[in-house]
Amino acid sequence: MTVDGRLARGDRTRSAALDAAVVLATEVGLDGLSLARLAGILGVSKSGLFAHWRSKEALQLATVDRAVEQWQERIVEPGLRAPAGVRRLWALHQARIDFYAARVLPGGCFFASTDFEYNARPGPVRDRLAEVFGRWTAFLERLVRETVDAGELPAGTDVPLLAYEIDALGIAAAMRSRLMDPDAAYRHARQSLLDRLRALCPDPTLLPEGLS
Amino acid sequence: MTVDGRLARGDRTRSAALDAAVVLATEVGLDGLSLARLAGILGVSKSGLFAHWRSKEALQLATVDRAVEQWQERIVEPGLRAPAGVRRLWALHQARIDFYAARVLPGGCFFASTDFEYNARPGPVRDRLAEVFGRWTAFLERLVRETVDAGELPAGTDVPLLAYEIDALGIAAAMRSRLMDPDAAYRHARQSLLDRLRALCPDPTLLPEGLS
DNA sequence: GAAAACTATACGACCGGTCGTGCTTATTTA
DNA sequence: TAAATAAGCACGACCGGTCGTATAGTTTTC
Repeated sequence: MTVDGRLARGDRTRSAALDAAVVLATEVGLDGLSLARLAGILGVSKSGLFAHWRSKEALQLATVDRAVEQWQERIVEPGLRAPAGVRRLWALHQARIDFYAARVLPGGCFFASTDFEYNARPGPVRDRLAEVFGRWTAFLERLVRETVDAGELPAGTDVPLLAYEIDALGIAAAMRSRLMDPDAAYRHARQSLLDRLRALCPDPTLLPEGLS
Repeated sequence: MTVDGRLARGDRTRSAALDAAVVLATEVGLDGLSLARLAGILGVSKSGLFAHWRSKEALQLATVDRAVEQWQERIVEPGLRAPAGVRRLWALHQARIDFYAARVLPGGCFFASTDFEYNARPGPVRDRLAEVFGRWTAFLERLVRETVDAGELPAGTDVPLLAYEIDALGIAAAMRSRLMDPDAAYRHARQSLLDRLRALCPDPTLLPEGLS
């Protein structure tokens, strides 16, 4: 975190500041993120933050990138450890819900919150978010397509549509888990995709039997 | 609206102010909603707004209520005009997507934006949003249950789960329609529910043939 | 003319951002 | 090796601006 009360040189402490920024931004929004408050949390002066990121916007962009890294570590990589195909799709969805359930971020999901926040605000931050979101959906579609090509899903499957459905279930889980019963939200998000995949997948042994 | 002329004039201003507040809040968030900016848009003084709602929080709550009225008019009522059952579920979903597609609100969906915004902020505004959201999901579940009871969906249907899926498709459509290709988002949201309902509904004549 | 609706003005708090200063550290110099 | 110097970093103080809010005064309406 800080060294001798200073923000300190080196990428390590810098990324610690970004970790805190991700948490704070998920809570109060990327725009509501106050440099003064972030500095207070880190035990560092506001000017110190300005020394590293010359503007608030630069800090916001860096925060988005850090959130992408976390998403990569906690969701994409665990998903990719599963064998390709429906099991990988399922593992990815599972990892995403597990990440929400772990309550690493107080507001649920960094990207869901900020994407909605910047829906109608043109600018560099929105562009970055849109790019990240585009990469995410492209990734999802690629996984679905690979699954179809591997014969684990019917050949006529509408790939973008299924990718859309998978993402929609995740988004809804992030929202409902904070506003209503979290366990029900996670259970529904899981069960819904499981039903969908089981209905499509010709090989029933590739997916778990059922959920409690 | 009262019979009294003086109050009538006040109510008009009041209602127009809330309409503008809904638009503005969808754009910049319920928290980012500034009294000064709202006053500027309406061509009135900031103190005038403050005279009507004695605090910003009161204005925020009134804005939420106004957004609920709009939702009722534009989505719930059109949905209820369809005959009960799967056709009503479909009409409701359709009306929701049409509302998004009409771009009445610049940021997509008032409730999706604000719900995420207040995910991690306890207080009266969050409580109101949670209550509204609870009523909405209860309404959805009631429609689904009625459909099951009417025999248009299988008796064993998981009612909360299907309601969750319907709402998830709408939420995702609201988000994607701003960050990515809107038409694709709407098409996916429609097609997905159509597929789902057709797979469940034993009577194929109750739903449209297909979508372009 | 009284009451209601509206406005002008001001206040303190906080915002993002800048600036000059002192401290820490690394490099140079003798 | 020790002193001197140069450079980089973090700090407190401060700037103009905007926020929500309060109060006093003005216009409108009956």
